[in-house]
Formats: sequence, C-alpha cells, structure tokens
Amino acid sequence: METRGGYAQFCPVAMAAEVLCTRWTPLLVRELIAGSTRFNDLRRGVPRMSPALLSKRLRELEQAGIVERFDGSGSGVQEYRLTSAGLDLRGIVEGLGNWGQRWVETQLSLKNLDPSLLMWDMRRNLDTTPLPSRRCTIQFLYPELPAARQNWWLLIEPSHGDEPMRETDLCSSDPGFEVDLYVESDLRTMTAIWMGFTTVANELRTDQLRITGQPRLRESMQRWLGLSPFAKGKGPPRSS
Amino acid sequence: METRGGYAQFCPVAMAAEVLCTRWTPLLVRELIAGSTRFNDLRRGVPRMSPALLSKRLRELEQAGIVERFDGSGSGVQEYRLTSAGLDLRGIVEGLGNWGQRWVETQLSLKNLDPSLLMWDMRRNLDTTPLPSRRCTIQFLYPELPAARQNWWLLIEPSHGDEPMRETDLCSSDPGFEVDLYVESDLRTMTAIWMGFTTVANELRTDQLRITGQPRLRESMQRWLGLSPFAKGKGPPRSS
DNA sequence: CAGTATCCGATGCGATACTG
DNA sequence: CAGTATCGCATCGGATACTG
Repeated sequence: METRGGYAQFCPVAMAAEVLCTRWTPLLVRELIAGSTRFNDLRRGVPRMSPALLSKRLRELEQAGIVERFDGSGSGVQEYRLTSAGLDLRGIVEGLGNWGQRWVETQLSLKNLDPSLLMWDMRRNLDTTPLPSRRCTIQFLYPELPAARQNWWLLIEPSHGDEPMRETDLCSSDPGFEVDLYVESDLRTMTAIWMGFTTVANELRTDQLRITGQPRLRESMQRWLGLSPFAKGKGPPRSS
Repeated sequence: METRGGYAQFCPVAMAAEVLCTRWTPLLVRELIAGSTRFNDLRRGVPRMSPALLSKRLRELEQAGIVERFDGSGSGVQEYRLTSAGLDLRGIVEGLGNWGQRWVETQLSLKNLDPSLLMWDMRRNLDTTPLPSRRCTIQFLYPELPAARQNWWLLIEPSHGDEPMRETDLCSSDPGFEVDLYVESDLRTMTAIWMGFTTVANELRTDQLRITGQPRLRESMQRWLGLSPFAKGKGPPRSS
C-alpha cells in the first residue's frame, strides 16, 4: 500500500496541491516569480533549503510543466524559467503572501529574522530612481549580529545612458568603494521597516535607526528602499 | 538540530505556506469553504485521510486561527467553522483549483476517479430550481464498479413553501423511494461531465450516458446537475 | 559555480483499534 | 457519531562531501 502518494482525487485543487504544496515549493516558486533563474540565486532566496532538495524540487517542477530548464548563454550555465503554467501561479503565491501579511501575527513574523534574506530581498526591490546616477554604495550595519553577518553593502552601479534598469549587487564583505551612506539598526527594526510595519521616519525618531552620510540619500531612503511586495496593499512581487 | 520545522523566514509567503501547505490541508480547507462543518462530513470530502490526521489538522487550523470549534446546537455535537482568516483563504483555494483545472492534463485528472467523492460533490452543487417541488429521487449507476459502489441515490426533499434551499441527501444504499430518474454511465464519463470536460448532450449522443425516467428531469439534467466549481475556466490555453 | 551522491535520523502519516 | 490512542514504517529531507 502506497504511503504518502498523491491524493488520488480528481478535484483540481488536489491536482494543484500535489505539485505545489510540498515543503519549500511555494517559496521556491516565489523566488522564481521574483525573477531568479540560476541555481545559486535561487538558493539565496531559500537559504535553509539543501541543494539536494532544491535540485529535486526543480526537477519536479520541470516535470510538472511549471519550470523549463535551458542553457543560459552558451557557457553551460543552466537557467530555470517559469513556463506559462508557472507564471500563472503568480496569483496564488501573491494570495499566500497577502494572506500571511494580513493574518499572521506581526510578532510571529519578526521571530524569524535573517539578514541575508532581508538584504537579498531588499536588493531585488530597490527603487533606484531617487538615487544619483553615479555609483552608490550603501552600507548596512546590524551591530548585534555576529561579525560575519553584521555588515552588508548594497552597490548600485552607475546608470548607463537612459537604461532605466541599474545593476545592483549585494556584498557581505567590503567591496572597497567609498561608502555614500551608512544605515545602522538592529535587524528586527530594519525588517519591520521592510515589511511595512513601521517607517524610516518613525524609527529615526526613536533612534532605533541611525543613518549617516549623504543627506540626499538619507532623505530619500524611504523611497529608494522599496518595501516588501506584501507590505500593505502593495502590488505583485516585482520581477527583476 | 530541528528537522522539518518551519521555514524560519519572515516572508509572509513562508508564514502562510507553513500552515496551509501540509498534506491534506488545502483539501480540508476546500471542504470547509464548501460548507461542511462536522467531522464526518469533512471526512466525506477527504475520504482517504485518516481520522487521526483529520483531527490533528483541525487542531492545527484552530491554533492557526483559521478554524473555530464549538458545540453545535447543544447536543455535544462539535462543529468546525472558518474564522474570518479562514474565509479569507477562499481566494487561494479557488486559485489552486482554477490553476489545476487549467494546467493539469485532463487525462491525469481522470485517472483519479472516486464515485463517493463525485457524488458528494454533486450533491453539494445541485441546482434544485429546475426540479419539481415534490420529492425527487435520482439513481446513478456505474455498472463497471464493484457492487457496493455501483448505485447511488440522490434525494431531493420536497420544497417547503418558498424556502429556496432544499434538503438533499446522498445514499449509497437503496432508500426505498420510487426512482424518478435513472442515470447510467461509466464513472469516467460522469466525472468528465461534472468537470466540464464534456456535456450531457454530448455523452447522450455517443451513448456513453443513458438516462431513463421522467422526461422533464431527463431534459433538464444539464441544469440541475451543477458543475464543478472549477469547470468555468476550463481548457489549458494552448501554447498557440 | 552548479549541481549530484550518499547517508541516516526524525517524523509524518497511514492503518487499525478503541472509547464516550 | 465523533473522535483518540497506538504502532510502525517509509519517506522526506537535512547534513555533508564530492564531481565536472
């Protein structure tokens, strides 16, 4: 007798749940929807998932017709892209996120802090329009964390001509550029801002957040720092 | 080290997936949304789920603030009702169902036939308005099935005054009333009709479906038999 | 970098039986 | 009817190491 097989129900909810509702899968799909295409980029979005399992899930999604794999630009680099069926999952993942944001205790969310995840998410949703067009380097500090996770650098490359999309990089070791802005807070505060539970202004006021550096960058932080795609009444997870 | 705990991510998708994406849970929620409130009614919607697990899931959902349990009408009968947070899951479950209907191979759906589930679902979605206001008894026959699952009776109680909602019952043993309509087909055909993959008229034409009894009931079958809630958006948008 | 191979423990969950 | 108790196994998946 098969244990733990499918649901053996013709109901479409069952068919969908069978592929989608296994461990890590919704988060992986979220990461794909958000625009990551390469193995190690995906890993950054689901840091505690083992590579073996990630690989397995990707194969499952491929087989389910949700993901397509192909060689990215020749050099043997694999890329994973959502198929139409996969893209069509966006509404469901958004639904999950919105539901979570609405109904799960804020306190509970803020029990699961993770700087790498936060920074990776922030990097993806940066709004570079308020930024000067030269290269910007913004350093984040979380003094309460162990040394290896205290410092993060967000690099926004110079804008080329009228290309609107600027390259951004996230580093956890000093890239060596002069820093334009320092942002310091505890991880919980920064995460709460990101989630839309509070604001930059608010936390500056109570000194939970300290910013030093170029006034222009400082003033516009609430704008260039995006918000989580699920922060109150916000739109879909932005892709790239 | 904890194995298989939560995701430890602050992302709301993770928070939601943690409660919702465990085995059987989406189907259980579907059943609750569909209106079942009592333990054994819920069981009929998820027949292959063990009572122990059902009980466990209900407790989990209760703890997650999705379900509320209380005494139904005094007699110690427990009822399970969705809270506001639970009702708010409707969009997600519908999303899953619509996605499944659109993207999972029809053939695959029709591999998982289950007469009790089909009949239970049909009973719930009957449209009684085309039916005469006296009691109606409709018998379904699936000749290819083992004896115990061949025969099903749908009882639609007489309508009282202008009460629009009529009591309906599903029996798998002869209730003894005179039968107004016999419907005979293989289970696959009936399921396909229910899912919106084909129509009553179509299957009558090819003799996959045989109906005998009162002409009025026979003619209106496509109407009084509802359709699966997911039948609307059917058909994968072919990769045209 | 992009994964695969192997190992193995915990546990999810299926089956069955039992209680008020 | 409405569940709870118990058992046991398979499998899920975490950790680690290894390969092209």
